[in-house]
This record gives sequence, structure tokens and C-alpha cells, in this order.
Amino acid sequence: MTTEAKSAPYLYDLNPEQRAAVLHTEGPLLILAGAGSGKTKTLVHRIVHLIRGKEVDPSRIVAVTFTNRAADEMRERVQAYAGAEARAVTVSTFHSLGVRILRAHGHRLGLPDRFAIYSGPDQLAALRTACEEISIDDDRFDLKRIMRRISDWKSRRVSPEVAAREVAEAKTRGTRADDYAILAAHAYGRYEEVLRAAGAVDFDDLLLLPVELLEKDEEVRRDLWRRWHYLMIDEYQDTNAVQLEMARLLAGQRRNLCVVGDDDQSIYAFRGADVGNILEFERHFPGARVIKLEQNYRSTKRILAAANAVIAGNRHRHEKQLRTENPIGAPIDYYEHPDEEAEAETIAKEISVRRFTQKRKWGDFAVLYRTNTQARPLEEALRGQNIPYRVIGGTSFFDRKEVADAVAYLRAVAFPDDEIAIRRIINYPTRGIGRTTVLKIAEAAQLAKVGFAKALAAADEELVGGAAARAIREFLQLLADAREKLAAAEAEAAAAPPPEGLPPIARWARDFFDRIGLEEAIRADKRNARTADARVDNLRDVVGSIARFERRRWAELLDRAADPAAPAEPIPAAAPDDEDWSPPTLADALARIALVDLDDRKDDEREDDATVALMTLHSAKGLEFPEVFIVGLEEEILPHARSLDDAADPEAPGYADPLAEERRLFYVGITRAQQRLTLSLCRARRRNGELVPRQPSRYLQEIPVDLLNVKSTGTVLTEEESAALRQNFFAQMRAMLAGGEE
DNA sequence: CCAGGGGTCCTTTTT
DNA sequence: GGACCCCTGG
Repeated sequence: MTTEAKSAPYLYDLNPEQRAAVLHTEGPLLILAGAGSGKTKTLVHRIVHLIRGKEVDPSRIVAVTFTNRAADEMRERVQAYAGAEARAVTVSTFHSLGVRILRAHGHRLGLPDRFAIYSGPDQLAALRTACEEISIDDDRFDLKRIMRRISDWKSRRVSPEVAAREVAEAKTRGTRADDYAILAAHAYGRYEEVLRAAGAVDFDDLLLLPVELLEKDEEVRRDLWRRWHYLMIDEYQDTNAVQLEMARLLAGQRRNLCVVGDDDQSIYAFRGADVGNILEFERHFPGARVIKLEQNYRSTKRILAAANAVIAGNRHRHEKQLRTENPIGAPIDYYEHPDEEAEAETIAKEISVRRFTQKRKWGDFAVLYRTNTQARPLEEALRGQNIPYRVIGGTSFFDRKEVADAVAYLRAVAFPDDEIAIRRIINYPTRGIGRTTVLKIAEAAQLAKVGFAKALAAADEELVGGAAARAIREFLQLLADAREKLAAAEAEAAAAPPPEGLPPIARWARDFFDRIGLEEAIRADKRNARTADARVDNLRDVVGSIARFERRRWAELLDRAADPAAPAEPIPAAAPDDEDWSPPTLADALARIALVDLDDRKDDEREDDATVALMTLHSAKGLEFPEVFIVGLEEEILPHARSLDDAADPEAPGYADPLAEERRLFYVGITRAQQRLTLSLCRARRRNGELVPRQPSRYLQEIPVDLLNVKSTGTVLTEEESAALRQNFFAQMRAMLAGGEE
């Protein structure tokens, strides 16, 4: 855990002027920090100094990050350096902070005390409902694309009304994008209504609604200003318009806002991040101090030279030249492989070899790729070589069918209006409430202008027929019983810390799942023949994650209450009065599930050191590894085909130079490497079973050749494969010449 | 009206 | 490896 020195860290050498700025600046401060220059450490440094040097009450400090991973890391470091009192520092992601504000004040916006949080698949389901109701035939349109559009509006604080006006007034160019804009503008308002009727908020709302609250409500502002006097934000280049507003409102008149970021690592434009926020910080916060950190402590000279060369290809950036005093290091290995299996095989073997020759741990290696689907061949190859690995990100645990079903049951109990959850499980396991019945109820709900849950409770024989009406009554009774038992479990969970074994709410969930017969349902489905055991395990893991949540919640309290100098206190019999603490509830556990996925597993099985890391370039931001592999450096992967498409239409609304962002993504990847970097591409790639020829990524040429060590892989294409390759190549050419319009 | 089976399509990046 | 659609039989 905290093996590092307890004294304030002097881990990196700022010059005296920089040190003074970091430590003593009151008011807005921008730290423009290059890759590997110790961004997070600088923030931690400032926090420690505030507490130790200026004697600021730690509970007045709030640090905001983007990912839970980053928050955990910062919390750990702050506590390691500033000691036990630093536990009172609030370290949170933007989204968790949003939940916290809405919990406390959301009722002022008409939000229920317990609200569901809709993430990806739920948002789509809500959108589907909205589209059905306004008769957008969802077969013919890509809901995800509409969703992205709506989300884009929300992250720019554009209301449904304004969006509709914008679209109506925009010059139409008759493109497909225009069609989608019109559809999205129609669906947007209805989508919001569906969310509100379900007592739910989506991810964008977690930022948007708190900002609305802060703007409208003087009392909320005062409360939060009293609460926090020093605000710090990490990875500031990734903030969007709403987050900028949140920063401004939270900083208030004190304007004690310190942000750290690197415009060259801005890689989230697709979700509304605006590099302008960091480029124009001084305009947004007049009088701001700016300091630059241009010394890199992470990578070898060669790796840094490659990174600098690549990023130099971008215009419109804060000019900075990162330098390092690290050794020159090994050349950058560059491979061209015949296909992705060869690529994966070679990497697996390389890792095995280097583990011995370089005396590495498995955890010293990371393999980075552009898209999650690229992980599969790598997983197979690593498994083949018996190399332990972990895949970070990707299809979330909670998106798996059996897990999503279980969670939907929990939500249906915790949030009685949660239409999406109810509809998901209303007939699973099958209980005689089929599609037609559900449709009738949805129609009735729309007609009566009530939520789905209300219409369901009101459904009678006349509407749905006798058998279905009976089934519905039984279903509602099941939920009502569960709610009653849950209330008892939550009361028990609030009264005292969890005993040995399964904590109360987790125990309730297990019994509930048994009662429903989820396990039997999984085993009964023939499609699950091979996977049934794993799926049942996943089901148990849902219970396990609730149990972990309950224990953690109580641990927070005991942690805070305990005086580290004093001997162990007797366990309190009831929850003490602590403004920041509340006993665990199912609703809170579900919020955590929506927000942090299964990252919390790490606590139990911290195996980071013992496994090779597989992740996307996006997920890799903020991390570092001694040895990094970047795979699939091909046109249409990096840069991605979609970005190439978007780049072809610079007139499109909200155009943000996608190719520049792809280049930054490559830059982020390169700068993750400390000692050794290996780049590779495939000359051909299997798509739907067929070999398709590939071209090297344009960004590769930007790396000076003398930095590279060009390797070739032993594998050669078979006669058959090269024939297939030629044939496909000509087929593609023909298709192109035929000029198939979009 | 409902359940289950077999076919087809597609796969950016994330809180 | 999925999610989703359509079809068939009860």
C-alpha cells in the first residue's frame, strides 16, 4: 500500500520559480505539463503543501479526475504523503461528484431521492422507447448514431428546444448527417421525458444537472462554496463545456482553481472535450498564472524523440519541446506481420523471452490497440503461451447479458419507476407477459401520460386479457415482496458494520436471485450450454460486488473515525453523525456499479504486477509501463476509418480535425513507454474470414528512420493466402472503380 | 399470443 | 462472439 516515504515528496526537480508557483499561487493556476513530466505528482505536491504548509483544513480540498483509476491513485498518494488527516480530502471523478451533488440537492430539480443512472445500453433502450413513441422506425436508423448526437448536444449544454431550432435553421446539404440531426432533434426532447418518467438520469445529466442546480440555486452554491475552498482538476484538456462551467461555479469567487493538463493528450473530442478549455484558460480565468513542465522523467531519449516527431505534425498546439535526461535507450522495434495472428504470436513470444532476458515482471508489459476488438487475437496468443494477462476496459462485466439481467432486477426493486429495468426483466424468466402485452401497456402509458410502471400497475383484464393480467399481478407482487425484505436488510446494514460472511444487502440480493430462479434460467437456456458455469459465476459476482460495496462503505467510516494513534476503537453500534457518510443502500451500490464497473475488483485481487496489460490507447492515458507494444498501426485503424470519413467533411457541424486527434492518440501511446517501445502492423487482416490487404499508418512515416530497428517476422504467407490476398485486392479495386455511393 | 430456434449482421474511442 | 430479426410450432 503506502510504502513510500511519509515526508513531502521532492520526486522531481522543479526549478525554484516553478516550485513557488505550484505551492503558493492563490487564484487560477494552469500547469501545462508534457507527457511524463509528473502531472499528478505536481497536483499531489500542491495538496500536501496546502495541508502541511498553509494549514488548510483537508476537508476544504477537492481534487477531480476523469477516471476512477486516476482518483484511486491520487487518493493513495495524497494519503501516503500527507498522512491520515488527508483522508478528509475529497478525491472524486467528475461524474461521482455530480452524483454527490444531486444526492444532496437534486430534489430541488424534482429528482427523486433515489434515482437510477442510465449508462450505454440503458440510454439506448430509453432512446428506443422515445423513438417508438414518435414513430421513428428504428429498423432504418442507427440508434447509436442518434444517441451520440443527443449526447453531443448535452455535453455542449444545448437544450432540446435550442437543438431543434439549430437544426431547423441549419442549411441542409442533403447529407446523411443532416437526416440524423433532424431525427436526433426530434427524439431528444422525448428522450429526456422518458428519463424523467423513469426517475433516471444519464451520464451527461450527472454533469449537466449539477451545473443547472448551481446556476439556479444560490443556496446550493453557498453550500458547496462553504464545503470546498480549493479545487484541483487533473487532465484538464479533456473537459467539455459543461465541466468548464462546473469548474467555474465550484471555484466561485475564491477562484482557487488549479488545473493540470496537456493539449497534446486531448483524445476525447468525440465525447465533447474541448481543447479550447486549456488553450484559453487565461481568457476564461483572467489573471491566471501559467507554468510549463517540459522535462520528461519517464521515457528514454529515443522514445521521446519519436513522440516529439509525431506530435510536431499537428498545428494549433501550445508549442513545447519535451526533453529528458534519461539514457538514449534501445532502438524502437518495428515489425510488419502477415496478419493479426502472426502479430499476436510474435508479441506473446517476445514478452516471454524478454521476461527472462530483461528480468521483467509480467506487469511490466502493456499491449495497446485502437479498438477493443483487437484484443481477441492477443488474448488467444497470450493464453497459448500461458502468459497471465488482464484486459482493461472493453465490454464491461455489467454489460454481459446475465449480469445486466440481474442488475435490472435490483434496479426494478430499488427504483420503482425504472422503465428500462422493468421492461428488461418483465418476462425473463418467461412468465407469460409477452411482447404484445408489453406493447399494450406502453401504449396505455403514453395515452394516459403516465410512466410505464404506473400503467403496468393499472393493467387489467380488459386491456391485456386474463392470463396476462394475472401474470402481471404476480410479477408486481414479487417486486413488492422484495422491496419489503430489502427495507429490512437496509435497516440492518445501517445499524452496524457487516458481520462475518455475507453482509445484509448482499445476502438479500442472493436470496432474491434464488427466489426468481435466475440460475435455473441460465442453465435452462440451451445457448448457454458451454458457458453456463461462467455465467452463474458472474451472477454470484454481482452479489459479491454488493458485498464489497457494503464493507467498503463501513470501512470509510471506521477509517475516518479512528485516530491512527489510538488503539482500535470499539465498533460503533450505530452510524455516527457524519455529514459525508451515509449507510450503504442498494441504490448507492447500483450507482457505484453504473459509475465504476468492476474496477473495484482490484482491491481483492491486486494482480497488476503479475499480469500483462491489454487495453486501448484511450484507456492507457495516464499510465506508464517499462515495455509497451502498439499494434495494428495501419490506415483505417490508426487513423480509424471513421475518423478518415469524418475528416473528409470539414464543413460538418462540430468538426474537430479528427486526424489531429488520431495523431495525439498515437502520441499518447508512444509516451506510455519508459524503456522499450515496439510498433507493429499487419500487411493483411482477416475481416469476416477473408484476408484484406492493409496499408501502413500515415503516422509511422513521421518517426525518423534512424530511431527504428526494423524487424521481420519469420512467418511467410502460404501460396493460398497470397492468392486470396491478390484476389481480394482486385475485388476491392473493382468495387472502388464501380463507384458504389455511400 | 407466446416461446424457442435458426439465421444474419456488425464491430471507435468512454464516464 | 454477440445482438437482433424472422419464422415456426404450440
